[in-house]
Amino acid sequence: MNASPMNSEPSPSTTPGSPTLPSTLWPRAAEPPSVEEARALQERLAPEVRAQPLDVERVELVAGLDVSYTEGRLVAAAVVLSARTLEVVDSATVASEPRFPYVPGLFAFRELPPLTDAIDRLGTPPDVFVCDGFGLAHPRRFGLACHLGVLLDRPTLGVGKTPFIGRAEPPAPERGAWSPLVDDGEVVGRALRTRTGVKPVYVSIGHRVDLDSATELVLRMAPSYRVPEPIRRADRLSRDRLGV
DNA sequence: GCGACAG
DNA sequence: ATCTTGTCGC
Repeated sequence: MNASPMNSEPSPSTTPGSPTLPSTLWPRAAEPPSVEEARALQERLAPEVRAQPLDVERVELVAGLDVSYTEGRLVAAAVVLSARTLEVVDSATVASEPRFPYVPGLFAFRELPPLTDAIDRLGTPPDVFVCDGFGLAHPRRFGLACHLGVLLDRPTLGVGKTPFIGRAEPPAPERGAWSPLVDDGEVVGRALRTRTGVKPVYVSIGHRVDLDSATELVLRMAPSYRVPEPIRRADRLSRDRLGV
């Protein structure tokens, strides 16, 4: 499939006199933005996020995304699984080098370029993308999952393994239990127990899904391990291709 | 001002 | 993310 963006905003050239901002088409842009530009871009794109129900029953293909690193190199992986059987039906990897530092809150600017490259190499377009990280649960409500979703105009959601922002009460110990993740008085995600007695994962929407749909899908994709199968497969594949 | 801070 | 061994438990 093609990860080309669909943004129909006016180009920066239509606002002469304003400070130069990175194109909304990033990461298609040749150069990575500055930290200041990156934050400004997030604030500009955050209003594009749409929360809407996703008919999980009709989801057939789910993609998991992840990136592994070692000494100046990285490998991004996109793996497509059957939602019904959790079997891998397609996958793609891309080897590259980090071109943006790890900065909390700007994760997307580090991982989106290699991830969209990997997605471009997929031959099977999935119904939804599961990101390793957060979406709405972000200081500017525009984490990696939101950025990818708006870029592709496709359903996305984020699953984090450790809390980033917000506060959540510990969910009941049973698998399926959850508690709201609240930041600044706003529900931005959920702490979700995917395995009884095991620490929860943190789910937030990316784009074109709502929190109920995202929760249901994550539970369905994590029948036996804490981390959803699509992410586990992407993690394993990227690590293998890295040679670690 | 200080600490915390997705991967 | 990555650096790192064994160990307790299902």
